[in-house]
Amino acid sequence: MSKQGSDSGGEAQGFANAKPGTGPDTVPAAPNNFIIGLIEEDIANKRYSRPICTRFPPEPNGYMHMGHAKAVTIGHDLAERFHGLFNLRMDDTNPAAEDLEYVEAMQRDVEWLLGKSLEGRVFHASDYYPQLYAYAEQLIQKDHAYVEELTAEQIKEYRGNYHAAGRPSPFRNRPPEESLRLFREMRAGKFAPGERVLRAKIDPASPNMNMRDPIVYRILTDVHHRAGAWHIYPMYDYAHPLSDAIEGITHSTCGKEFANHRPLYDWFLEKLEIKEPPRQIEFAEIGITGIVLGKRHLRKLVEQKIVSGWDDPRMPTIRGLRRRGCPQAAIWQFCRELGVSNSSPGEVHVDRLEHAMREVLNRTSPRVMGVLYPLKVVIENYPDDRVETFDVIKNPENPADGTLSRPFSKELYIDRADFMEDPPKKYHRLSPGKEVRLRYAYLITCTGVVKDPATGEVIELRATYDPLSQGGEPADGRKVQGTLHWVSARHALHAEVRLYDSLFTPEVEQFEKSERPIEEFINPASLEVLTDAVVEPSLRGVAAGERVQFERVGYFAVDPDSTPERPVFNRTVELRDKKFSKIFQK
RNA sequence: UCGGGGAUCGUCCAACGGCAGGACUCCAGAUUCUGGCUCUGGAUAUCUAGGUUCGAAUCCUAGUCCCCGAACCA
Repeated sequence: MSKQGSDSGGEAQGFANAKPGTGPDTVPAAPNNFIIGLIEEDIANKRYSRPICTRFPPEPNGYMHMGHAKAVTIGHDLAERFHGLFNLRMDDTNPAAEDLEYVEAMQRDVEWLLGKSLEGRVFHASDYYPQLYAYAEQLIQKDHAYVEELTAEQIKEYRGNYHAAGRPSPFRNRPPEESLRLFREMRAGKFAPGERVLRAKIDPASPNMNMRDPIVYRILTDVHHRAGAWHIYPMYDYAHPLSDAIEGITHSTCGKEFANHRPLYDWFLEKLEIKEPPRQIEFAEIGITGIVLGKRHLRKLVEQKIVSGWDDPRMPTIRGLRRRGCPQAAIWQFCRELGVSNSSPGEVHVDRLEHAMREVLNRTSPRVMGVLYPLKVVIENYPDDRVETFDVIKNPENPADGTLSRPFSKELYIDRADFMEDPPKKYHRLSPGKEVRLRYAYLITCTGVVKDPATGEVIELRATYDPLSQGGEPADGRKVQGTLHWVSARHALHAEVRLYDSLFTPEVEQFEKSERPIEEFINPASLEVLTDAVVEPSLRGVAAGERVQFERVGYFAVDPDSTPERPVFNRTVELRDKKFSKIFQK
C-alpha cells in the first residue's frame, strides 16, 4: 500500500487524489433524465449559439454536504454530456452571512469531488457587482425599478398575503431621475440599512408573491470579503439570472423551491434585453433518511462541539464523508443511481449511499487483517521461535494490485467475536474442539480455554495446528467452514479504531416538525473508540487517507490523527453480514 | 383552497398511445479460504372516479392527497 497517501481527510490535501478506481469516471454514466431532454430540444432548436454551460452556485456560508454534491453531479454530468462547460460560482451576495473560510472550503470540496482542478472555471457573483450595478441603473432609467422609502414593516404590510393582493407603494411612481439620484446616494453610503431599498416595478397585485415589486438592492454596512464595502448589495433573485447571463450559462439548474422564482428570473433578463438568455430548470431535491443537511443545524453541531468539526467523519459534509473514507466514486454512483426528476421531493434510504461505498471500496481496497477486539490464541504445537511469512494477494477483485507479506507465529490474536464457548447451530467460528481456518495460514483446532479465575472471562485460547494445511488448504481436502482473520501477536501493530454509527437517532425524521433542538436527536452511540485494536505489520506508516478492508470486518480509512507507530482507522462502512446475524435470530 | 409544482413497487428512477422495467431493500438458493464479492430465482406499484381509443401510467374531465411560496436570506 502506498505510504504517499494523497486522498486524506486532512486539511493539507487539495483536489489531487484519485486513487485508482475512485474517480467519477470509474462509475457508470448518469442515465437519461428530463433535463437532458430539454437541453436536446434547445440544441435542436438552435436556441444558443454558445456552448452548453451549467454551473454550481453555492452560497459560501457553510460547508459542502451531500445536498450540494447532488447538484454538482447533475450540473457537471450535463456539461460533460453536451461537451460544454461547468462553472463553480460563489453566490456571494450577502456579506453578512458569508465568509472567506467557506469560499475556500467550498472550492476544495468541489474539486475533491470532481477529482480535478476547476482551473479557470471558478467565478464569484461579487466580481459582477459593477456590471450588476450598471444593469440596475438601466432598469431605473427604463422605469422598471424605483427607490423605496417605506420601512421593512410597511413593505410587508403593503405586499399583502396569499389571499389579499398587495397595494402599490406611494413611491412607486416617482420619476426615474429621482430614483436614479437616490440609488446613487445609496451606493455612496448616504443611507443607513433599511432607509432605502431598490425595488423592481412589476406588479404589486401579482398572484405570485415574488412578482410583487421584489427588492433588488438593499443597504448593508458589512464589508464584502472579496468586493469590499459596497453599501448596497444585490438580492439573489436579481443577481442570479444576470450572473448566469454574464457567465454564458445556458441551463441554470436548481431545486424546485425556486420554481416560483422563474418568472422573476426571466423578467430581469427580458427587461435588460439579454440575448439568448439562460434558462432555469428546476429538479426535485432529495433528502436522505436519518440525515440532516440544513446548514444552520450542521453549524450548530460544530459550534456546540457535538462533533469534532466540519470534517467529523459522522458529518454528512463532503469533508466528513471523505475523512470517514468515502471515495468520490461512491458519491457519484449514489447520485447517478438516484436519477433526476421533477416529482415531489422524496427521501432516499442511507442504505444506498452505503451500498455505493461498498461497491467502490470492494473494487479498490487492499485486504488486510485487523483485529478490533483481540483474544490471544496460543498454538501449542507450533515451534516457539518459528516465523513463517505468507504472501497473500492484496485484492482478489483486482489481482493486478499485487501481493503482501504476512508473518505468522505461535501466538496470535483473533477477534473475540470469533469465539464462543457455547455456540448456536450453524456457528462456523471457533469453539472448544472445533476446527477453523486461519485465513491464508493454517487450520487450527481449539484445545483449551483459559479464563480469568476471578471474573470467568475468557482471556486466552489454546489450539493446535495442522502442519499439513499450510496456506489454509488441508492435505486431505476436508471441508472446513469457518475462516478467521488473525494477527501475529509478536508482529502486531497496535492501533486505534474509531467505529462510527449514524450521528442522528431514527427519530430525527420528526425533527423538522417537532421544533425540538437538534441536540435531542443525536445518537449517543455514534462514536465508539477502540484503543486496543491490533493490525498486521504491513500497516506501519500508512498514510492518512489510505483505505483498506479489514477482512471480514469492514472498510476503514486511515485518519490524519495517525502516527507511524500508531495508526488510527476510521470505519467507513461495515461489510454486509446479514447471514451471520440471522443465525442468532432464532 | 391565492399562486406554482407533483402523484408509478417499501424507497429512488424508467416507460412519452402498444408486453409497467431497473436499482436499493427483503426472501430463497448456488458458489466461496472474507458468513464479503459474484451468480440464479422470487416478492411488491401506475392516487380515485368517469371519459376518448382497437389499445391509456401516458390524452381529456372531475375529485383526493402531498410539496413549495407572504426575508431588506439563498
